[in-house]
This record gives sequence, C-alpha cells and structure tokens, in this order.
Amino acid sequence: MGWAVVLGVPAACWIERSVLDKGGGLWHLGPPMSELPKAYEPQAVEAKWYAAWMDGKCFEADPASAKEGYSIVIPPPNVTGILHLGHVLNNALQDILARRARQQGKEVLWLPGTDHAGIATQTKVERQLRDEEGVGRRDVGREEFLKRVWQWKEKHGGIIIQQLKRLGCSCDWSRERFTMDAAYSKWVSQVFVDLFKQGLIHRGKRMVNWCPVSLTALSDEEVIMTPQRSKLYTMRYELADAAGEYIEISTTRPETLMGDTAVAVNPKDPRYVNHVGRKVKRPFPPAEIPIIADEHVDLAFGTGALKITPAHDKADFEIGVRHGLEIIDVLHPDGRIHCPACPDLDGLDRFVARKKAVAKLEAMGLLIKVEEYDNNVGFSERAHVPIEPRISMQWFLKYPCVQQAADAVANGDIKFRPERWAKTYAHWMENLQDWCISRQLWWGHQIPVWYRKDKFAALRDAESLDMHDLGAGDIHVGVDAPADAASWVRDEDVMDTWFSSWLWPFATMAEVGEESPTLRKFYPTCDLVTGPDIIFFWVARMIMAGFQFAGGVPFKNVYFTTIIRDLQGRKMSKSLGNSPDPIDLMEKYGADGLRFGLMRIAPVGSDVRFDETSVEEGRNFANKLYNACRFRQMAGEGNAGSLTLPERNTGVPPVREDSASRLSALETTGSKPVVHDRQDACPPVNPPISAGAGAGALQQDQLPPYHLDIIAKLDALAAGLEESYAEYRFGEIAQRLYEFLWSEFCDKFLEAVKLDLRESATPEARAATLGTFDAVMSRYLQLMSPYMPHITEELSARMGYVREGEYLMQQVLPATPLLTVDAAAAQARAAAIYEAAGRMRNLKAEYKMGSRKDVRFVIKSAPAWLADESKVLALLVGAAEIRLDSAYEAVKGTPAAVTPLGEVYMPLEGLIDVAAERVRLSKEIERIELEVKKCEGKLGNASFVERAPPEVVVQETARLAEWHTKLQQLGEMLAALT
RNA sequence: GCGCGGUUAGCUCAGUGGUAGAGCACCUCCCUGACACGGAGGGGGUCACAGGUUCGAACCCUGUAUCGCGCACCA
Repeated sequence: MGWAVVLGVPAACWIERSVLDKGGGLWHLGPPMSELPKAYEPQAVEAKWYAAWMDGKCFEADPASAKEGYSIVIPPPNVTGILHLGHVLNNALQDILARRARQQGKEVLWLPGTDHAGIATQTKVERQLRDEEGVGRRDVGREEFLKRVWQWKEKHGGIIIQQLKRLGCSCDWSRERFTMDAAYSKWVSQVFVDLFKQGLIHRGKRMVNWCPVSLTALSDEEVIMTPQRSKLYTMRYELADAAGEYIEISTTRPETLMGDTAVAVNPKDPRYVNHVGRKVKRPFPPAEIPIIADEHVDLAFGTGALKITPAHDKADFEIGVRHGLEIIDVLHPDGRIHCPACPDLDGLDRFVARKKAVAKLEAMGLLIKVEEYDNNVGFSERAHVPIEPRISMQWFLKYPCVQQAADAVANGDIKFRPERWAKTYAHWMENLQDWCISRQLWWGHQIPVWYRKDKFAALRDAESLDMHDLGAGDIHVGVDAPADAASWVRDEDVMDTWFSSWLWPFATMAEVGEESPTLRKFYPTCDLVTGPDIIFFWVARMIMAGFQFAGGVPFKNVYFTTIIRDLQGRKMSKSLGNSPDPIDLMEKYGADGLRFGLMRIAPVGSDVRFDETSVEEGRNFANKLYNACRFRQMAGEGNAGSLTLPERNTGVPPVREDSASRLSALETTGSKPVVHDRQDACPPVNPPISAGAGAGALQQDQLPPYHLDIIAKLDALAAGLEESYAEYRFGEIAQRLYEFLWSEFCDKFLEAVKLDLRESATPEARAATLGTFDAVMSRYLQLMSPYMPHITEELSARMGYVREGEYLMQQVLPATPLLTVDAAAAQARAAAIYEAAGRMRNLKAEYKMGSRKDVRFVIKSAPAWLADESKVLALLVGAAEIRLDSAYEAVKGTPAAVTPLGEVYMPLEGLIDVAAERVRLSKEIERIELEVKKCEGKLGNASFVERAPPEVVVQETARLAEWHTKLQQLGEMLAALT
C-alpha cells in the first residue's frame, strides 16, 4: 500500500475523525479515494496542529533547562480587545522570533497575558449596565460594580487570547498573566509604596487633562491633538476707568469668560503700555479685572491682548500663579457650565453655552467679529471628546532612573529597530513632565493609601489641603491596609493602567520578593515587538522601571512594527469599517497564508497599505508548497520501504511507522536510523545525502547538475536567512523563502528532474532524485516553519521527515550545510541549461508555437556534456527533440538564438503544415491590414485629431505603430515558409 | 515653528555607487500527469523636481515640491 492510498482520505475527513477520536482508539481509513485534494485546505490542519502542540507542551518554557534562554513578553492586549491586523502583525513577528529561537536550540519563553485596560473596560461594562439594567455605576456602588466587571471579564474577556491561538502563537499559556492578578497587583502596590517612600510620588492640586465623559484625569500621552476648524471670536472689554474706551480680545472659548480674572498683554507691546495696571469690565458676571503684563503673550497674535482664565487653560493657570490671580472654576466635571451668577448659562453643555455666550456678547454690542480659524484641540484618546484642562487633586510621579534609561538606548545596551526611533525616544526623555498616575475610575489598582477617617473629610473639602500637610500618623501608605482598618479610609482613585503595564517584563516572571528561577533564566528579555505609537506610553516607562526595580534593562532589542493602513492610507479603525477581521481572513486563506502574506509586505518601509491580495498570495504560496510535496508523494516510494497504517490515533496525523527509512532515503537500505532522544540538543531532521554510507548509497559527486544546484541553493538560502534574521529583516526572509521554493525549486529543479521519476527512469536516477527532494524539502520546511508553522508541520509529518510523536517545531536546525562536494561546475551547467531553455522558449513564443510540443531544435557547437542532458533540456523547453550537431547547416531564414550552450536553431520544416500555416499567416496579415486601415482612417480624420482627448490620439498612434511592426514580423515569417 | 519618514511599473512595495526588480493587475498561448490558488511568453518606469559630487547616481550632498507622522505653540 502506498502513500497515495493513505493520503487518499481527504484531509478534512481524517482530521475530523482524529479530533473525535482524540482519546485513543483505532484509526480507520475512510472510503478509498484516488488522490489527495488538489488544493491545500488549511483550516482543519491548523486547528489539529495547534492542539497537538498544546498536548505536547511544546510551548512551555523550563527555567531549569541547560539551554541558553530566549524570552519575549507579549505586549499585553486589552482584555476587552478583539484581534485586528496590527495584533496579527505584531504577534506573528513574535511567534517567528520565538520559533526561530527554538530551532536554534534555545529554551524559549514567550510570556503571554492581557491588560485590564482601565477606561476601556470600565466604559464597556458601564455601557452594558446602562443598556441592560438602565443604571449607572454609582447606582450599584463600587463593590458591586467591580464584581460585575470581573464577571464580564470571565465571560467575554480574553477573546483575543483564543484568536492568538488561532493564529498559531506559540506562547507559554501555562504562564498567562493578567495585570489585575493578585500577585501582579501586589507588584503594582509595592512599586507605588517604594516610589512614595523615595519621595518620587506626591499628591497635589494641579492642572490636568480632564475627560468630561470618562470623568477622570488623563496623562499627557492620552491626549490626542487634533486639527479642528474652529471660530475665533474677537470681542471688546470696556475699560473701567474710561467709559467708551475698549480693549479688544480674541478667543476661541467665549463660554469660559465668566472665569476670566485678568487680561494680559505683552510688556513690550507699545499699543498697551498705558493699559497695564488699569482694569476692564468683564461683561458677565459683571466684574472689574486687571490688565497685567506677561511675557507669554504673543504680540503678533490677534489683538495682542489675551483673556486669562486660570481655571481652564494650562498657560493661563501659570500666568495666574505668577500674578496671584483668583481662580474661578466655571465648569462641572462633566463639561457643563457651573456659574450660578449667570443663570442663563448655568448648567448648559460647554458647546451650547459657547453659542449662547456669543449671542450675549453680540446683544451687548461687545462682539467685534467672528473668523474661521484652524487650531489643534486635545481630544481624549478613549472617549473621543475634547478634554478640559482642569485643576484637581491628583497623584504625580517624578520618573525614576531617567538618565540610566536614556543612556541605555543611546549607548546601544538597548537597540531600537528601526534605529530612528531612538531619536524620538531621546527627545521625550529630555522633556519629561511628571506623570499623572491617578484616575478617577473604579476598575484598576486602587491607590494603596489610607487616611484617618476624621482627617479624610477635611482633606476632601479643603481644596488647598495637600497630603503633605497631613501628620505622619494621619496617612498610611502600604501594600496592606493599616491594622485598625475601621478608622481609616482608602484613597478612592485607581492608578493609570500604564502604571501596571510598565512593570510587565519582570512582574510577570516573579512575585514580589520571590527568588524566581524564571526571572533568573529569562530576564532581561531578548526582544520586544511593539508599535512605535506606544514608545512613550510603554517602552520608555518599562526601561525606567527595569532599572528601578529589576536591576537593569528589561529587554535588549526593541523591534517597532509598521502601522497598517487601508488602501487609501487611512488608519484601520472600527468606525471607518476599513479593518478586515483577521479571523475572516484566516478562514478564507489560512493562518499561515495570512502570516506569510503580511510578512511579505509589512515589516519593511514606514507605514504599509494593506491589500487582501497579499494574503491571497500567502495562501497561493502555501498551496504551491503543498503541491510540490504532493508531487513527491505521487512519484512514489523510490527505494524506501512500504507504508503501513499507524496503529493508534494520537491526535497527530498518520505518519508512516517506518518513516525513519524516508529520512535515510539515500543511505544503506535496511540500516536502522539513529533514534534521537527528545532531549538531544541537535537531532538532524534529515541527514545530508550520504557521502560515505554503505553499499548502494549515492555519492553527491554522482548527482546530476540540477540536484547539486538545488542543494547548493538551499544552503545559500539557509545562510541568507541567517543574515536576514540577524538584522530583523522579516520581509526579506519571506521573500527569500518565496523565491527559493517557487522560482528555484519548483520552476527549475522540479521540472528538470521529472524525467527521473517516469516509469522509464533507472532505479538509481529515481533514488537520487527522490533522495535529493527529501533532503532539500525536509530542510526547507524547517526553514519555513517559523513563518508557516502549521503547513510545514503537516507536510513534514506526512512526508515522514519527522518521526511520530515528534514535532518539526522542536527540531534544531542543523548547522552543517547539505552540500559536501564542490558544486561550482554543476551549478554552472545547470544555470546554462536553464538559461538556454528560456531562450529557446522565447524562440517558440516568437513564432507563435509557445504551447506546441512538436518543435525540434538543433544546437551547434554544444559542449560534450550536454549529450547527457539534452532530454532534460527538451522537457524544459517543451520540444520533441534537441539534436546536437556541430556540422549543422541551417537553411536560410531558420529562427536562431545564441545561448550559453551554443547557437540554437529552430528549423520550421515539418513542424507545421506549410500550406495551412501560409493560409493562417495570410489571414492574420489581412486582418491586421484592416486594423491598420481603421487606425489610419481615424488618425486621418481631422475632427478626431482635434476633438478627441490628446491621450486617446497618442494611444491610437501608438497602436498604429504596433500594427505596423506586427505586420512586418508576419511578413518575414511568411517569407521564411516559401 | 522644530524634527522624522515617504515619493520607483496601473496598484502594493523591494532595491546602501555599476545593465531598473517582485507580486498583483494587463496582453498572448496552454486545463501538458504537483499545482488554473497553475505553467510559458510579453507589454509597461525621465526612479517627484532642480542643481551638485563621481568615470558612473534610484542610491551620496544641497535645495524645492508634495504626502504622512511626531513634538511644541495655538488667545
């Protein structure tokens, strides 16, 4: 029984069975089929192998291993997240790195997990609460609300983890972490306490970015500056001491004028030298406010006079502090106006109030003009509404280890790729502002600070009270609550989500205070793969935390991915609906196809425009690979033993029991293969074609040129990949893999050796060819494996390149080249033949015989060795015969070409029915003459030339020229026939 | 305003001083025993523009245009 029969069961069929029968039991063949499916069907194969890898614990990292460690921590996706193409790119890259490291014999830890995503998650659950129960979070209370969030997380959270598995990610899932895990939370508190004790964390009233929808403070990084088309209002305030005299002021925010406590001008402004120190009348609520002089005011902008609203603008606040101005807050936290003195505005939304305030000014005759104006407005990253600068009591962190962190990147201890991001990083590090780490949310790590109950109310009410005003006995900062908890009350705020994320590389590997073997083995991590958009949010902060808490850099290399855009160059986003669902793409093209397609385009250049056709290419490539192997199966067993059915179903696809014999296809028949221990650091997947095995073994120097050529090219591929990996050039790797398989292996080698697999071939030729195929393909599949893990595993198993119970993904890549002899001469011959074949096919096509098989060629002055290869050449060219004849005298007009193999002639006689061909040519000529007439008629028509668009005329002219050329060619061919 | 990146075939993109490339799309022929998710052949580019360096420039330098991104300002 041969392979064709075993593999005759459609993949999907036996996979289903194997899944159903997964506990063991006999595996039976379905109804016999004649052939493997022609097209590769990835879905079931991918699911099957992922399950097998998990069963085999292939992804689990052993800190006790003697092997060199290699580690990556995943950038934890939001627990609410749904997989998008950015995730796919990012995680496919990490998977490639992890799988490649395993092939290099390293002990690999790819540590996965999710992020609790404070605002995003809380918002989601709040919305659900509102939709389903019609209540807000305050209605249910903090404790109950948090219970709901956890419930939601257990039920819906982590969808993205399942999706990453679908993609084939080889994470050590036994170590999955969540930023709200108890152990992780302890780290967060501990870090807060430590930093507090060092005096780096403090609490105070400051101007922060306030999100009126989420009702929380945001860090500067969470504010997105967005260009807006706004209006610039110019109004006038009357001078208090000179009725009828005004000062003109421009503003974009008239709705905050109730909070104005001054008007500022530049001290150098000649227009206003006489104004400084006087007072103007604020229109509503009526008040007299001073005109002050401050350097900050730009003389050139607007009227040169600036209204100062210290409560609602960062710059105004600073001016207010400098001049000791009163701070009047006229906004509620949710963005509504708070101004009882103006009842008509009080309680209105800020944007509604703006219109009303303008109307009021106009009615009072104080509005001068309204202009269209483009400016930038800060938007909340999550809630997508304009933020409000707002003064509030918050916790701030002064960043630790800034200099060390900056130096680490500058001096190359941490290497950024592409390197240019180092500059962006350096710039940010030089301009650090304190980090506002408190958030007025419930979902997150609560600030580990307790206040004495009796003092707490005072703290809350007295807005000026700073934490540092509290006596040491009134505040407790610690990981655990104070002993007499009843008399304390905890700070209500939670921490910014990034305040937990920045600990990720080490907090996932060890508990607080734990002597962790994992940390010792795998920290610092080797590579971090992430998007440049979170270089400040996450990367920079992790580096600082690494120095502060883990004694050094958290990673050695950072690979910044590209941003995936749509074909119009827009960012992928849910609201635009331009983001294809990766799961759909995987259903359609397979995870391997998606991975490979993305790898070919995405990791190069800056941004990348995503086009589904690239995924289609990936799918097509997988199919090509599959069919190359299918070809091998159809060619039969060669000198290998016969097939038997696997006795047990292990959840792994059926593999020949004696698959080892395939591994030694060219070794002595009957010799027992060495069985490699799983722990063996370097088991060869497939021994190189033996150069010295026992009787019957083929020597490499006896192989035909095509064989040596492809072996040499495989070695070159392996070496090339080594270089590309060293430079993280993932697109280049994909391209090299693609070209080898398609252009070299399939288009050349496979075509050249087909004769060796025909019935008529000698057993030796057949054995040599199958052996070469297996040697090259087995190693190629291994090289391919990090990019397309599923199909390569499948094919390696089916082809018997990997023993039952073992996995390709665990095999170490052999360092030795396959080639053991000098192949330069053979490669030169192969190259000459391939090139000559191309030239000869050109000739055929030129004479419109591209698809005919009865063409005969004569080669004059051919090298002697070509005699052995002329049949192969004939096959490559698609010729009936290739004659080597040094004495050949070509008839005049015989088509000819110069090739590396000598002059090649393509005599036409006997090829075609001359009479019929003449008729055909004559008819063709007639047809074209007609076209020419049409063309000429058109171009001769004055009104066409004048009225038609110029490009159409040009096109028509070009067409005419083409017809003329063609006509001449056909004429020559006709002449050659007579 | 400062900085970074891009501009190469119809499209998406490679290409670090030596004859302009790939895939897709297009045209012609072919369902030939691995593959039509395929094979053979073909057309198509003033490498954004202008200077410069060089024997030689898509590539190095200078400037311009244009698109995108980041930072700062924005009354």
